Amino acid sequence: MTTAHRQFKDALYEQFARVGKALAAPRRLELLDLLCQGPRTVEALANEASLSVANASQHLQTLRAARLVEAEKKGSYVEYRLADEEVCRMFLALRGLAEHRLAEVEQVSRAYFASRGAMEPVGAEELLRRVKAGEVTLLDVRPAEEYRAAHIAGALSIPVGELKARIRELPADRDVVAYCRGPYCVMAVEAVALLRKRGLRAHRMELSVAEWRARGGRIEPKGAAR
Amino acid sequence: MTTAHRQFKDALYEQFARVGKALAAPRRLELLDLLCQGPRTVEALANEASLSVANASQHLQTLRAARLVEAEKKGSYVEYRLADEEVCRMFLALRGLAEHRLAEVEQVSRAYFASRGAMEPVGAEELLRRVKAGEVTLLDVRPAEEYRAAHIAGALSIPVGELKARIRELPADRDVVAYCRGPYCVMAVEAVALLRKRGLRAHRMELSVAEWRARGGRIEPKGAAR
DNA sequence: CAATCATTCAAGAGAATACTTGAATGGTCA
DNA sequence: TGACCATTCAAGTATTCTCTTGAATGATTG
Repeated sequence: MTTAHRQFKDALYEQFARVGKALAAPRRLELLDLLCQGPRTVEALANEASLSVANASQHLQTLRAARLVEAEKKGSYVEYRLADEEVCRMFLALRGLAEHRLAEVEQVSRAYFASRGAMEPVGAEELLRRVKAGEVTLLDVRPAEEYRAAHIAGALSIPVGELKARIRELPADRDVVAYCRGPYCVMAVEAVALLRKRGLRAHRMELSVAEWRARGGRIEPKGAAR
Repeated sequence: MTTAHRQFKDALYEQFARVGKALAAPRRLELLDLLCQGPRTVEALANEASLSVANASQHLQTLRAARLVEAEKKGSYVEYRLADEEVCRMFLALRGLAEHRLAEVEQVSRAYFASRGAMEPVGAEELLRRVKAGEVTLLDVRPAEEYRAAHIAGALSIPVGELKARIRELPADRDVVAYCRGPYCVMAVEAVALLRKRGLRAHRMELSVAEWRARGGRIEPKGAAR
């Protein structure tokens, strides 16, 4: 009986560890992070994460074996997506724990953002209030495809690469708040730098769509699964 | 610059993966689960998890390297504890994700509990309501030490091993609800079986102290860190 | 001061993992 | 039908993990 008990526990924790193992590789975490922005093909994921296609495919299959992602054939592509929005929350929780417990995370990101001349995002709470009150123009600077998959309700879409050309679409008399994929993404940093150079009052919001949603914010389209 | 960006991402996800790697071994998850019940010495952890002391020590150091646990010298023992209650929540989230996504978890646990003659815990919501309303005697059947570290507010402590001898301490006219370390722990199952054999109306509650707390329930002592 | 005890360290065997390369699969589109 | 394309498979290598064993550490206790 005591033996049966041990076998039971071993079997149980082994199952739990399947999820843990899936989260144990940096590359897979990067893939999950990307998938939090929306579904993607293998090739797209491989490019964004600087992986060989074969390697990306392998990691994706690992994630699929742990049931964290699902694959669906779409034309001649295979589209991967998170199996569940809980997976995105788990990623955010893990990231949060790392941020909270590992001083190295802040060192690394501080060094990088400083080198890119990013200002500290001051007054995050105040910023959030103004966004929620609709006092500012909220700008989504991610690729259009990600905007289409899900974006913060009321946000305007101008991918950072097109911003220079489309800057006139922004009302000149209102402050702009730009967001992208979250605190470690530089797209909004670049966007803000550009907008300021053009004389606009611009700020960066560090939240991703998923984080916004996790805090009870509205997103569009309403049914977006993540 | 694109190279700097890649280096930044690599460094970042590598840090995140430190946490993931710590969660990737079944044994370590078992240790974390135990530590969710309260601080423990290396030897105690090794015994409970059926590990050699050296192996347990090694895993604990891995966990410590990821800053998930902390060690403190206590007399001639070393006491390990969770570094943060967030760690416990992370464990519960991971377990929840596994339960939710991996059918194997339910299969394994159903088989084991069935073999032990455990009844399905029916009416969990109703049970919870009655516990919260104080309509039942709430019984903590874990070892006294764990009760001391933290327990649900108002619970009585009778470790399952002492239950037979101390059964008279329970009011005979009220239902008893027993809990232990959570849904996969059998102590409450055994306690309920014993109590029923003695003619008491007894039920099992599947929540652990940490889960109770996570749902906004009160615990004692108030300052308990987990 | 020596003995004891809990814990950690060190080294080694075996298993699992990550990435690469090149071929195979199984669609789609001309 | 045949060429092409995205993806997966298979095999090989280098690396990293896990667990064991036996010794070392370092504090407490008689």
